[in-house]
Amino acid sequence: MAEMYIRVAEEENEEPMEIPSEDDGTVLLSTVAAQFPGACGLRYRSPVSQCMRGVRLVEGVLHAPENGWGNLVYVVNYPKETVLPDNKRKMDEIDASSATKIKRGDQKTSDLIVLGLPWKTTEQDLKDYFNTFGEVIMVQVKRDVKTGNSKGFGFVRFAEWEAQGKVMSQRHMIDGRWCDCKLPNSKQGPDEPMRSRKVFVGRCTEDITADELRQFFMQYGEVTDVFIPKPFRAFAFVTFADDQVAASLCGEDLIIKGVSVHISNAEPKHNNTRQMMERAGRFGNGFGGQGFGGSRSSMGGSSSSMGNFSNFNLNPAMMAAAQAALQNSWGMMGMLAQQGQSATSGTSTSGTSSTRDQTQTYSSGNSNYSSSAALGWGSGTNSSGSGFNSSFGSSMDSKSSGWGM
DNA sequence: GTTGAGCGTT
Repeated sequence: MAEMYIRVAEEENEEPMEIPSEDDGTVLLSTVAAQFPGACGLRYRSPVSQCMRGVRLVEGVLHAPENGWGNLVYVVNYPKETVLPDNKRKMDEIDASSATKIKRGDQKTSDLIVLGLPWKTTEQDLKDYFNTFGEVIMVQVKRDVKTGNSKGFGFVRFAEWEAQGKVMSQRHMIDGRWCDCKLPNSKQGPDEPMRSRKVFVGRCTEDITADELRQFFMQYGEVTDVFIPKPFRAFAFVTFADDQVAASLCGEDLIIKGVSVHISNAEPKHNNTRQMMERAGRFGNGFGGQGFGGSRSSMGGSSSSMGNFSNFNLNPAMMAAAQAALQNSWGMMGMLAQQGQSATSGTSTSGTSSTRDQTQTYSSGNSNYSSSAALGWGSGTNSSGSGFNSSFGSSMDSKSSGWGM
């Protein structure tokens, strides 16, 4: 089928934008979302019934009405509220969330980190590229101070919020490489404990692409990131703009391209000292509940071992020790394990399989302890306890939860 | 084969 365009608008009577179709006459939801970030579907007014009709959406692919797309104007649908599977519907939660969601507050832009830049890319290149999205008010390419070589990432700042949103919602081909633009860690929002916007997608098959995951999950809410480890490891991560969407999917088995994948909560990435410090701090303050021990914690042991820690306080020395210990992948447990054995460092778990096809590589300074110390450790949530968790986090700096992933 | 890469000399 020849290339064609369908007309899409934000509202019925606004000026439409032409959106390209695929060769088979379908339109990808991701194509729509590239122009209308957050879009989750299309509707149109039926010339026959004069009612609004929804456009069929199957796994991220929009299918033309029976008489073709025609010259109608299609109106963008946005997720109005969390899409909960029927068996989880809770009206009170929905009402609460959509009420608070109205605070479309400060639309100030912030720097975006640009990851994956070719070594040769200059600030002028960046500026030229991003200027097509909006007014660029700052670009940087981070370089090694000594050599002047690019570190392969940079920053960009737009004048307009809209430009920033659009840039974050898609990938970018810059000087021959695909690059991602994200909010840098330093600007990452608070993310309350246990309110991750990211889900773990297990049982993925190798033929499911990041793009397909994005298109599939878009139907539940705006997708801000998709991560598939390389080489293939049968899982992926999908991040939504809205934590409630993520939460609503956890536990589900979903069918993608005929494959049953399993959705569960993403555990905190295990390499950020600051995040782990926060968790350690919370733990030290006497909360055994949610700090450690996720649902999959395989550590056996009685929850009574919690008693060992419930009353240590954080003094600077402790913090320093904790920081050192947290450098390794066993975190606090590693620190404790070292009390009993000579910690043999080594066994680099081949952490850096850099996918960069260039000659420079990052040096990962991770040394993992190979200890298999079978420390008894409560499986976490002794949640049945009487209101123990109820005031969780209330006195903590809510800016830092450890779930800001 | 079910838990992720890289984050800013201000």
